[in-house]
Amino acid sequence: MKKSELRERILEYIRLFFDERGYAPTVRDILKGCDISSTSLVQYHLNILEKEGQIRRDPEVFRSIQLVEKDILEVPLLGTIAAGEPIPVVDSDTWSKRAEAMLRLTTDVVGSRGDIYALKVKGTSMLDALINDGDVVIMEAARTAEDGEMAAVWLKDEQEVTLKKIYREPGRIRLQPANSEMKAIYTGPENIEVQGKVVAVLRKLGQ
Amino acid sequence: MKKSELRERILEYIRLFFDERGYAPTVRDILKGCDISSTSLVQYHLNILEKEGQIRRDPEVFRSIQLVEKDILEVPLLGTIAAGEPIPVVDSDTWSKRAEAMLRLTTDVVGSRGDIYALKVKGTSMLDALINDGDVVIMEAARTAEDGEMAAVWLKDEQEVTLKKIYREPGRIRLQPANSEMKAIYTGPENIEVQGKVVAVLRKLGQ
DNA sequence: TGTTCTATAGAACATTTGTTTAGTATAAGC
DNA sequence: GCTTATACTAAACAAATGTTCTATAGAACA
Repeated sequence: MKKSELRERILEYIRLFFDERGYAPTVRDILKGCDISSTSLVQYHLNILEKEGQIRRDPEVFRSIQLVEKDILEVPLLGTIAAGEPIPVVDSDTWSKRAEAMLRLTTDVVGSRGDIYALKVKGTSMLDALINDGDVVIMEAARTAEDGEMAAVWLKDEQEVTLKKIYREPGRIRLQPANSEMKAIYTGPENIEVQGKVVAVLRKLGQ
Repeated sequence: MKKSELRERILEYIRLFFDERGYAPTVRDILKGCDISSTSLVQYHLNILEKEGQIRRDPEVFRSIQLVEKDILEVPLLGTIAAGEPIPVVDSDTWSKRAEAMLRLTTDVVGSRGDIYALKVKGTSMLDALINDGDVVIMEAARTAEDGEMAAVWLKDEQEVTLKKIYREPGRIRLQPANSEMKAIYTGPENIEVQGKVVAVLRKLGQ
């Protein structure tokens, strides 16, 4: 994917045009906007941009240029999370089907990873993670977590989910609450099951 | 704004079309999509929808129909909030100028009110509001708050900001932490100054 | 009963706009 | 020096599409 000064300019122009007007520019808009003197030169570069995967177009459809950007993600709200219940199992089927609602969130909130879902917190059992009844946790599907990552951990003996930072220590696992004033919990590696990583916490107040 | 079954259908069709294809339908797309038999009937209803303020179009521009919806808001991150400092004063000048960054957030997160800004929390003084160091609070500019609303309150004597639910009681003000396990604070009405309402709390983990 | 408003149909018009074809200039590769 | 790839020009075609004009039918209204 070599860069060409003009091609970059065209891309930027499309972005600006869309931001300002809410719809895509035509070939001739780009021509004027970028001081190009031939429509076929615009086509030429648009074809390359399309091959590079930077834009998408529908043939013969006017103003159908789209920047290929994943800016808003539709995040399915898949259920609730509460101390006494494992969190819902997430597979590709559950994904769109069983969603109670779709949250539209920007990558500013969730970053740009895949397999994201949301759970509504039921009860106050997660106050030590600074998470309140009614908060929404944004999760990433995962069966493991790196040291220091905040994860939803199922404690087998206790039959409980908890949201904690996970640290592997010799012979045991340390589960550290987000609230630094609270004490860590220790348990055996065989007693835990990571059910997902916490990507973000969202609390909406009022209204 | 009377409703017409067909007009509602057209509006819904535009929404769906845009969702699926990423650009607006033409008059003739709507014609086919809504089983209408004349382009001028489509125009007729589009004109009404435009007068009603439901859509916007640029004359003679193909595929320029846009739904008038405020779906994404650009929320300025205006600074930090910490126990010992009043929160930044927000006026129309500060707004876009002094913004350290712009958060693009959906109305799913912030609702659809005006004068929204964001502050990054510094320190752990707001743990009792279940708000951690590094969290982002989304604020609505306000000098007053209704009973029960979560607000940023400046305590004059203590020279401190705190985020609490505010309740007026005879002769005093009750400031209730979000964490129901914590005790309320009481102070005189003359000792507090509401500096804004808390609209949402956002915690991003990892990455 | 005549008038006005809303909803609809059909057709024709004039642009706007994606696409194509043919060709030139320049630098790189061999 | 010949070939090839890249960057670009010019002109024209055909389709897609916004717009407009005329006309009809029923409901509401006075």
